[in-house]
Amino acid sequence: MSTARTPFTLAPVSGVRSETVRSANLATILRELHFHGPASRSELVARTGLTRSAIGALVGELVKADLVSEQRAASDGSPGRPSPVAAPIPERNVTLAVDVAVDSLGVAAVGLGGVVLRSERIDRPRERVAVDATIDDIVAMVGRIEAALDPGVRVLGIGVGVVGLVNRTDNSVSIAPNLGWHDVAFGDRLQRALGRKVDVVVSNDADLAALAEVRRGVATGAREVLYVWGEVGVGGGLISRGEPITGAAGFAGEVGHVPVNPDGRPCRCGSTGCWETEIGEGALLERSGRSPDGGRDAVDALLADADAGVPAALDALAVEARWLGIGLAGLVNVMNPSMVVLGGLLGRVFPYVHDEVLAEIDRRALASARRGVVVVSSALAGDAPMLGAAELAFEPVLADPLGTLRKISTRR
Amino acid sequence: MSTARTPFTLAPVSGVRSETVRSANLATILRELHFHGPASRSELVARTGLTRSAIGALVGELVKADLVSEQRAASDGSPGRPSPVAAPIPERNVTLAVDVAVDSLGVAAVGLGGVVLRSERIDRPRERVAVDATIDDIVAMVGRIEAALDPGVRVLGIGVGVVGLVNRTDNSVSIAPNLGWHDVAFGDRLQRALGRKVDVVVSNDADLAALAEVRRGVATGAREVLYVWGEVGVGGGLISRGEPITGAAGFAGEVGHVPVNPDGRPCRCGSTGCWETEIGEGALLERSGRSPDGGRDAVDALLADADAGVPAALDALAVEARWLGIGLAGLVNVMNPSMVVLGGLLGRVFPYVHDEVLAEIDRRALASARRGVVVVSSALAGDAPMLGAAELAFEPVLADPLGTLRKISTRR
DNA sequence: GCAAGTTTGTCATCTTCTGCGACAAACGTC
DNA sequence: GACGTTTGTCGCAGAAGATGACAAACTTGC
Repeated sequence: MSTARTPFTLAPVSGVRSETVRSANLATILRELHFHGPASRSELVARTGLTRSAIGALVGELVKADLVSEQRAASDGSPGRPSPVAAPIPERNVTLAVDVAVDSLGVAAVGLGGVVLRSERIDRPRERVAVDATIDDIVAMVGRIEAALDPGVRVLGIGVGVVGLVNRTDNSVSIAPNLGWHDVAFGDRLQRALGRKVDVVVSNDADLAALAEVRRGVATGAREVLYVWGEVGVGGGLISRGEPITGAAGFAGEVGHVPVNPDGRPCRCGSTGCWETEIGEGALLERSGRSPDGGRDAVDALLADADAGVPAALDALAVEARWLGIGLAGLVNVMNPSMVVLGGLLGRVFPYVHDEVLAEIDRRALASARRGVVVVSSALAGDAPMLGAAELAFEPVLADPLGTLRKISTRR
Repeated sequence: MSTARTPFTLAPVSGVRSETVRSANLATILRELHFHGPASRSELVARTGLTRSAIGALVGELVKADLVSEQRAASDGSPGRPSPVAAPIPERNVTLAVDVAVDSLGVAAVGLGGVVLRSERIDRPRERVAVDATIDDIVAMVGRIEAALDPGVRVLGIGVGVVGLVNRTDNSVSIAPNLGWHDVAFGDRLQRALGRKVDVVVSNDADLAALAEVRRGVATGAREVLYVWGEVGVGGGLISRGEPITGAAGFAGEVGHVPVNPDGRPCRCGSTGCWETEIGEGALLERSGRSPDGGRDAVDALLADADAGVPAALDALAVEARWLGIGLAGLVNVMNPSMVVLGGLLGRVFPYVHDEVLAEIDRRALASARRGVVVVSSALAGDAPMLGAAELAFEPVLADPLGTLRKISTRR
């Protein structure tokens, strides 16, 4: 019947039925509780615009599904019948978050509402970074974490952050130079190793850190955010309209490989003059007269020198500031964010070079795009990718609570 | 049936009621007809997943609202009762599109479905670029265009594209260097001059060209698109998830001012080594030994030389290609688009340097992000911004057909 | 300690909108 | 011209939120 048409659909072509309404309203309430914490029914009425009866029925359904509990409000002194407070139940609804970093491995159980219930992080030597060893370690850690959780707990999803380029369409790792991984179907393999039917979603760790900052960090509530994370390599996450920009296959946000100095030094990606070659840990250390692979200890020493006013350290930081500003200016012109968040090494360095970075941005970014941009260091330290992974794993439940629960329970 | 998967919506805190469902379904049908052209009721049933009765009622309402007409289908030889074909009524539902370019002014009436019903473009001398003169000219052109339209026509919205930085939050032009404008409340002033209560929406012309390419040009249906438009200046439009990225205040997409050569030549924006200084018309002409402000004629001559194999022209194009590739590689790493569209001068030059540009992208973009990226020249030539402006103006009607019509008719 | 005022949960009923199924209309085929 | 197929139409059912009346639970004031 259908004459061949564009396989693409411009608008989300899908009819809406009554049950869609229910699902959307349940999702709205659960999101509200997950992101803004416990709220009384009357607060929910005010925030959603729904009526008392509708809220009553909706919250009732969430309670019945064991996602939410209702308790009498602590009297706050105002007149009128007290409104029961609805709160997410973290102990019974968790996601497992995994962070595959360069030299460590983290696993956490995060409860609905964003509470970290248990977490564990292990350093790992070079010989444990292979895919199989990583999966074995994760399985062991997950086992320990789960053993410590409440018996009635449900795992709603598993989110994984990996230092590398992740294909979001199939949860595979395309390439992770720091791990030596290449085209690994990591999501599928981990899911099989865990023996679960719960979905495993994999994403780039910088993207997840950005998500975490927007959900629960310094950028909470901001809708247009540029997150740049730098250590040895430099990555980033872009948030637009409050949601991550993934790009066609999930590779968006690789800001570390924007050419800022096309005749500069070679980058391990094969190009030359990538931003990463100018602001990465190696460049910073080298400029201060240190070995480029001195690691975290060398950075600590450098910053201590800067505190002490050692000229070599200050000079190195000044150059770092210039290149940091140059790259940020370009990205500000491209994205017009309301906030720029710097994580990792960059977040540590930024307080030392605050003025110089902003000056460089002023010099190079268009006044209109630059106006109102706030630049800050990350607030979430090293756990940001893990928190982001948990949020990613919560997403299906938040989008369609009862439908997702049904799917999980039937599949197990 | 498949509820549109909308990941990551941070609580659009608003309850959904029954009437929202009707509005959403009307919007879905109208979008379908506007973007994919006439469709039989049974086709609409198949595409939306709604039932025959629902489609019947919904289309009936659109017909009653004079947005859509129904006609007997031309018999196509298949058995069964023929399904009436619903089609948008362009003659009765139009938006006015205005394009404020550097040396010309365009106005068009675009009918529902995207048909250009009337259009007019005037060249204008330097002394007519002032704001008042521009508004006077637009008002006169709109008068002429409207006089030629059907009597029963409704103007559903007015969209304006301006060569300059436009603040989308208040429809003002922050700065338009080519016009000498600075902080002009252009939307408000034009609306007053036109004496209309219909909303006037203003946007950057490159952003609108990008929108046009995604809606009705080479990128139709693509969801992640990078559009780069270059003449004297270089601008761009970013499309993610099928929709434009505006940034915090509407200034996103200023790719022309990404620093690609920080120690390069000064840019009129005050920075140095902006991409624009390397790939703009001026740089291209200068490298070929011509005056940097030779304009379109000089570019024609340059391309003719290239056709003839003149070394100076070929060399200039090779350098242009290199810098074009460098900048695109960076943006591909940042956005991971599925398609890159080049417009204006860049669209004309690209066929000459296709291989060199792609080679430079291969050299500098990460293989993962680069894979599957198609680079093409724009298909819509000079009218792209105007088509985009029309689409922008249609948006409210497409999002809530009856509600917007009601608003328009009561305010007039 | 009790009445009044205020706020909010609950319940029955109404409204809106879509799904479902039966029937009829309009087409092609044999 | 009978038959099969496809599709519009119409009545009815089901789902979900709105409305409004009433009751419950709290504070305040005396």
